[in-house]
Amino acid sequence: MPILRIALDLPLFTLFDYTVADDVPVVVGQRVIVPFGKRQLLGVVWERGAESSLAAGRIKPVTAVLDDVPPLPAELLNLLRFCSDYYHFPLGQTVLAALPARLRSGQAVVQKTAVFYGLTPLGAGLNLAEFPARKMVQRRILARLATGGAEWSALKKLSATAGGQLKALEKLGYVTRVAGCTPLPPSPACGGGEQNTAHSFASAHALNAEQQTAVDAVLACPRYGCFLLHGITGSGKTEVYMHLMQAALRRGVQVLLLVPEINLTPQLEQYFRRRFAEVELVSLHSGLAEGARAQNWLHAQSGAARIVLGTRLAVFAPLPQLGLILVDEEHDGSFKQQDGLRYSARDVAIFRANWRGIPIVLGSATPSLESWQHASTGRYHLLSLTQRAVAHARLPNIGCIPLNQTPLYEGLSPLLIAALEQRLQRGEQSLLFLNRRGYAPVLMCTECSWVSGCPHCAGKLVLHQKDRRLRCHHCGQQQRVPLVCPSCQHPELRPIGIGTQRLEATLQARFPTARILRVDRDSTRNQGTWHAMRQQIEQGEVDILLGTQMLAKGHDFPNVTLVGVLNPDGGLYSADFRASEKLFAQLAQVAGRAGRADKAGEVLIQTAFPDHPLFRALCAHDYVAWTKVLLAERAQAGFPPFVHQVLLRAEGLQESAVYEFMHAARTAARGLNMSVEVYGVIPAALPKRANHFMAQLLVQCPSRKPLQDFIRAWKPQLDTLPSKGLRYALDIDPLGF
DNA sequence: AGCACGCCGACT
DNA sequence: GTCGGCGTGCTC
Repeated sequence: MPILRIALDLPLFTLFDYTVADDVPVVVGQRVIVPFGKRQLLGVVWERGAESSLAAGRIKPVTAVLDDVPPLPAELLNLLRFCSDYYHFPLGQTVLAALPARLRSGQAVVQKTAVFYGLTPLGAGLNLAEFPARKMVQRRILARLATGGAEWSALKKLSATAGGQLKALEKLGYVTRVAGCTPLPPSPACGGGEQNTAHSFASAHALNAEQQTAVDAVLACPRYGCFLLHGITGSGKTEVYMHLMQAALRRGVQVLLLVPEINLTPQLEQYFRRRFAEVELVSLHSGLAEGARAQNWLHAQSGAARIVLGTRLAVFAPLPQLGLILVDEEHDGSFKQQDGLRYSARDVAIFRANWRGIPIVLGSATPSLESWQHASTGRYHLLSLTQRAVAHARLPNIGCIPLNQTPLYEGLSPLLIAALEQRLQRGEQSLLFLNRRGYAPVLMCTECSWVSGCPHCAGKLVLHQKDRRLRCHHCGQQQRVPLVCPSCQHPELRPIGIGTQRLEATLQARFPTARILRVDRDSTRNQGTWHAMRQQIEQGEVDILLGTQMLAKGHDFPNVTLVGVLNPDGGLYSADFRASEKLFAQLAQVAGRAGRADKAGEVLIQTAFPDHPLFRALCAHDYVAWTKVLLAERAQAGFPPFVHQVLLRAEGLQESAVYEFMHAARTAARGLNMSVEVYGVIPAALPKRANHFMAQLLVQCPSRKPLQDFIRAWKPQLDTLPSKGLRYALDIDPLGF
């Protein structure tokens, strides 16, 4: 009887052997149900063999072989094995984590095929202007289909009665069902201008010379190649993606587009859908309902979906005809998973492209230092977009307002207040960026030194004035604001520092007639609120917008002509060596929100360090100068990208147990006497969170290979150390500290 | 991870 | 005398 080696969702690095009857057709990559102890588990067939090293009597037969969906393709299994090895995470857990939850449960999955509609020649010949005006829904459907084929799910959104009306149009012979996965006819080599065929993907915009050069460079690459597309905000990176995607679709290959957080940018999906209306596009992200996620995943696997747009988890989508990968905002930290399989979707994508022999494009206005370094050593190909592609758009004027020279009014400098006033008079919008939600970050007694510390964390309780509560942003702990100091009973407690709520109140008091909107996690808690707010902003119903980084990511507010940045200095001299890199990217991004329409934008940054190289570079729009500063710093300190790192993290209820474990781990690491640098055990950035103490230990090495060898020797030792009451994990290429 | 077995404290 | 604490150990 054949032996199947199964990957199971267990924290173990071993595969488990099972027998299967000779006549049961089962292949590698197929899902199976197997008995495991008392339970029945779902696993994935990893290998098929004739014998096992185990005594025959101990091997159980598989319970069931699932064939509701096709087996996982070899390429995906290979990618998962790489991830398991590289991130030192159990294979079975890696494999199962990559599947949509539906496929992880034994419940059968029914695969639905997308139903596509398109115009018949008769329908295409219709003159919509002459179409009866009263048949609103039919008109809308026809207008939509005139821009290309569309999926039923998209059409039904046009109206509640779209179903019936579509049937009516079908009966009239104007509309017909079309196959969803029509491969596009190959077109003659690009470069000779756009063709206006039936498949010309509506509205292909003309490219400027730089964009064209970038597109040509990628198209000229027939094998693996990693391209770093560095383009300032508004330089038209998206347009480059569009052209590359178009060319890829013409070649009949699938495209994977990874974005940081799709939930924050739903309009991006609409944009791509509209532009590539002829082909099936699916999205993959955690915001999807499980059913939809599984369906989209299966459409990717079947090849029906030609474009997959998704967040980091989409890097594990099965894509049999994958021919191009795009990673937008490649510097963004959300590509790194921070628990479980701690992978970097950007890095996994690069590995995948390499393995598959296809080009990959990493796009950013502020590339990560790692990618930039690779581009300068020639490992990646640098493609630069230096001009604003959008007609008559100008770069914003960025300037610093030095603090400690002028008195502040509740955190606002007179200059910033004057600038706000001016926009109000001109009827233009302003945006204030303050990366701190709540009213004040801490409450303090004016008499003794009591501050509102969280009883469960190392952090402070944040004052939320509206509901008169103190909240911990780390563990969720909340309590009423005390009336007197809990320590000395003094009645005066003072809010220290400024959060978005306080800023909102200040602005309201200072500009009583202005329409002010606060955007942060608290104000957008309810489903759809953020969407409604965006519409308010777009329709000019808001004068002053203020909020946290939610405002910085991906949204364009064309009428904003002033961006004020309130408290950025924390990122300048942080314990995390990547904080200033992140700050620059963040500020460049908010700055890009200003003046994207034909109005010039102004960015004012309130800082106590106006001469800091970060601000100098930012004001000069000089990312390259900034990277030089950073690279010099990192080289000097011996930090990435000049070394590779692994971080051991441990946490537990008992502080002493955590540190004993970590010190033992450190001793073991030193004892291995390998050519890696082992640092000391230090508390995590937040040393205590929800009553758990957290510590970490950094190990680094200039090259990957010795570091991986070290981990392979170290990991088994860690597993033998006493670790009762604590959890630990290895983080390869860690981001946050 | 579960879920066993396995030895020591307070209960009908 | 038993119920149950969670400390090791195994699961193909």
